Amino acid sequence: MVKYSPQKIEKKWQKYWEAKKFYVTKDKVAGKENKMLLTEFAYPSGNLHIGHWYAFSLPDIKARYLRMKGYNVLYPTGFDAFGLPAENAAIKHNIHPEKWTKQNIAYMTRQLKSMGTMFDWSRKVSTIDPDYYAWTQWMFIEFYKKGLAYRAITNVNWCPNDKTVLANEQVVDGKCDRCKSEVTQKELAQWMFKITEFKDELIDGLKNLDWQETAKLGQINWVGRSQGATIKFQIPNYKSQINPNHQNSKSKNEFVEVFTTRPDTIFGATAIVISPEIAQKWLSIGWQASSEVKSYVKKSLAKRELEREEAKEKTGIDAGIFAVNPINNQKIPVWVADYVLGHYGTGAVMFVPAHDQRDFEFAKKYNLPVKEVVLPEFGQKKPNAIFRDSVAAIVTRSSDDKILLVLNKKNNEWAIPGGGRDSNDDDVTTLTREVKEETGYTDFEIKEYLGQISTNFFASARNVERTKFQKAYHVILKNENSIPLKPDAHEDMELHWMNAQESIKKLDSNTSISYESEFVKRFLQPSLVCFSGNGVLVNSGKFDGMDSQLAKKKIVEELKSKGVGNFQKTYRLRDWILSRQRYWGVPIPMIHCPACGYVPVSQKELPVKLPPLKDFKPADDGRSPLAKATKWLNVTCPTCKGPAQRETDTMDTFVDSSWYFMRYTDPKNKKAFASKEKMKQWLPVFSYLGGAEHTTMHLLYARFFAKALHKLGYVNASEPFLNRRNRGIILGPDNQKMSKSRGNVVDPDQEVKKYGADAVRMYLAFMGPYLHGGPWNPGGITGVYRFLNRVWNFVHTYDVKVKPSSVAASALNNYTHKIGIDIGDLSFNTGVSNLMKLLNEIESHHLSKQQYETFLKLLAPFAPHVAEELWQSVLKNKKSIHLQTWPVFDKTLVGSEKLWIMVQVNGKVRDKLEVAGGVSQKDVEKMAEESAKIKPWIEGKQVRKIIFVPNKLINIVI
RNA sequence: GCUCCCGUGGUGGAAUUGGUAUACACGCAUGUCUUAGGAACAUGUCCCGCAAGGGGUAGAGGUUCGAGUCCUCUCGGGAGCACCA
Repeated sequence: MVKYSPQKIEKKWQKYWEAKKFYVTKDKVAGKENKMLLTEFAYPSGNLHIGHWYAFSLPDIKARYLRMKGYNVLYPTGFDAFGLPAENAAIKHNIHPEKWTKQNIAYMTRQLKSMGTMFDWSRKVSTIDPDYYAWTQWMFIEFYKKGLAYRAITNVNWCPNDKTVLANEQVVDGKCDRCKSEVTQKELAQWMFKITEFKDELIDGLKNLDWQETAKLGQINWVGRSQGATIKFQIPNYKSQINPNHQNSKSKNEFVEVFTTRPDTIFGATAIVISPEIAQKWLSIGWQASSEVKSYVKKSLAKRELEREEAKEKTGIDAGIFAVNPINNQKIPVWVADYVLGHYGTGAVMFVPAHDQRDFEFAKKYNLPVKEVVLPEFGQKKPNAIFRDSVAAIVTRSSDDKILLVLNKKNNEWAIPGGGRDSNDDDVTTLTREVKEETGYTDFEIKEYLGQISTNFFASARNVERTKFQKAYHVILKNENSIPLKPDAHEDMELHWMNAQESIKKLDSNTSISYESEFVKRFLQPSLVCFSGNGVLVNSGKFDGMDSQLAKKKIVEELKSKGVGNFQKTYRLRDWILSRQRYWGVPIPMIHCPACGYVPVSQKELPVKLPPLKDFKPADDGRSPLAKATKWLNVTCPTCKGPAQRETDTMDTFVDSSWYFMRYTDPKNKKAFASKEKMKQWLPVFSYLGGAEHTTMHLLYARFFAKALHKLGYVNASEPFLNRRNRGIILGPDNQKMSKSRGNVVDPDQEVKKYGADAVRMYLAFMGPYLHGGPWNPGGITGVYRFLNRVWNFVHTYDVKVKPSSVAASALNNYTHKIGIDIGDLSFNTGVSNLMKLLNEIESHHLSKQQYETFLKLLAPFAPHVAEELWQSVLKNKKSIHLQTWPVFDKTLVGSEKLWIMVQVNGKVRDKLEVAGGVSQKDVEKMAEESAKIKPWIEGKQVRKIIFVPNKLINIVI
């Protein structure tokens, strides 16, 4: 027998498969359903790393499996070849980006082929191919014609190192996604895609997709839809104060408009806060603000350009003007503050410190009034409840900071001191009286206000349902001087000092619940005094007693009837800035004419080819390198035929990758980016496997493209990816991210040299769940290498004369089922372990030819080379194993097998019984009762209940 | 700070979705064979106990005949968002 040496067989079969064109996928095969299994195409960085193997060779297992299951499977690949690294490498090594990129593509193609995947190379797509980017440009012009691409001056993210604009999605923690340098802000005219056109569809379309929740959530958060209202606050004397030149007094500019998600808190608005951007706008139309205000605005805008500091201390200044709250006509001051953002909502907010954390902090800092209008509500409100208004105290003593609780010995209930208000007494009077009465202490000081809550409960002493509004204060005991308690009312009361945690436990242990632990929590964490949840309204005129949800609606309706408010949704998502001031990208196919403005290149003249440039380095002035290609630059205007110039910016590479999967369906088409017919055959993509880092960029952009092209009538699917899974990341042996500087990089080529591609694929499959990833264990691969050796030796025991083994027949049948499910679920790790279990069970038996064949078919998706070798050279088959169908699982074989039934007594396993499948409860009961191991447990005891799970267990409860 | 996910042997990880916890591997130990190799094979490998048995899935409680799995809290780790009104 020859020794298993993968190096000798793998190249041979790769060549064989390529020569026989096994993996060239037809668009249509009679009787077979099409499925496109998609993985994110690679950036040609120059070298394949282990992550590429994980990304491509594991989905290949599923692609091969589906193929064997009878589907017409397209498993395509290509290269996402434009982009910055090529330029940077080119500058570093003094080589042209195009040459560098093409060399890498050639090298990586060879590496990719060494994986033994069923990639259909005949459909390879490369974004730098003019036949490809002609269509990228064509789409841009289509979008431009329909208003989905436009040019605008905006504040952009500028990377000073890469010298180009970045999309919001490409800025991470204020740093460039690629080079990690600090991103600055710049005003520039840029080309944009109107992705906000689809803001609702981008959220709502997710509903019916089979994606991981985390990926859906990432998209939802990114679009950031919030439901709320816009409300106009009138500014009296607007004309004289803000805009002296303003003629039309009825204009909406007499107002400052705010956006809020909490219109129910409008009675609690104690100011209006506008962003520095709005203030700047007002100044530009004639607002005569104080010099302090002017300098504040200037300073905070400058600060924004320098990007957010680490110190996020909120600052602001009183603007010196007033606005009128439309709900109650109250005059409130207007402030300017940097924590209000110019680009979100209306750029102004109503200031409700009692119910917004940020406003609360700001109010504390600048000592602004806090007005509570929504109380948290505990317990269920009863219609017949009797109302009670009360005040309570968290009493502490300075000696040890312990808290005073009162124990009612009659009913064993704990409380903090306090009680009901008499007629018109104020908080201080009530609190002073109650604390004295209940504790006897006389010298104390009322400190901080801890807020008010509403509680609903049954007062058993009085036998009534009660709704209690309760205000609490922190009270510090100065000394322990006390007077005797009134014997009649308080003889059952006992005072206890304890720490805060203990007191929370005691208060929560009450049976008739009082919810007073809430005040202890607020005392411990003062930020909780600001209640930002929903609750019951107070101090809100006719809306008092309403719950927040209803009040939101009613209040906006009221404002709407006055013409000063409306329901409104606001989004975090902003349009996609696609201009890049770099060389190595797709030229934006526009011509700028001094007379006609921007005019698109005729779609017949596409592609606008990237001009060959020797000096492609970016300039500091923000002008794209393409401006240096003078011959290319100067053209005649398509409209007026006058002299004009081409747009010199190139497109963000995310544009290229937003539609590559459509091109796979029809990669050679010269008349369209893909024919409708072929897209219909393959789209939407059956399953898309890729990296988690693309959740908020690539996936969002690709969905935008699909939706836009669908809207324009070119694509059948408005959602491109039905199923999406983010795979995990392979870490170094030290459980850290692989990096050259750490020296923990695993080189796949080296591993292939040692163990072969089959072992590398199989080990990656075996090491853990595909969606988790994990550390590469150098010893781990020897496990699957040993397994493949055993498989090799096992199949070599084949002898024509041997009859089928019954043990193997049953095992093969079972594992056919299990392994199929594993692959379908991307549970490659259990798939491999099931193959190992199967071999453990059948290894010592001799099998018939057909049984060996079945075994190899189960192995084929995981280890395509060794399976093919054994299939053809040992079992002497002429037709490739990769043209075979998956073994058929025979259900009827399963039920008749012997199996173990667990016998439990009171849920504890005491014995197990070997029985035939499908055995009845009665029989099992009898066997269990007769069992010597069970008898001692149940003897002389009353059996209360028997639980029987067919073919699994019986539980005798005594 | 908010949201989501995750804590199982020395290690990677299984557990048919509420029904034998630690499958399958790695590693380790002992042994066999062998002209030392990055072998192969056999046996063992959660803890206490001679055993019967008991304990055990980060910790504490709960629901259930039965909990790694469901619920509540605490601790620890990771990811995303982060002045988004």
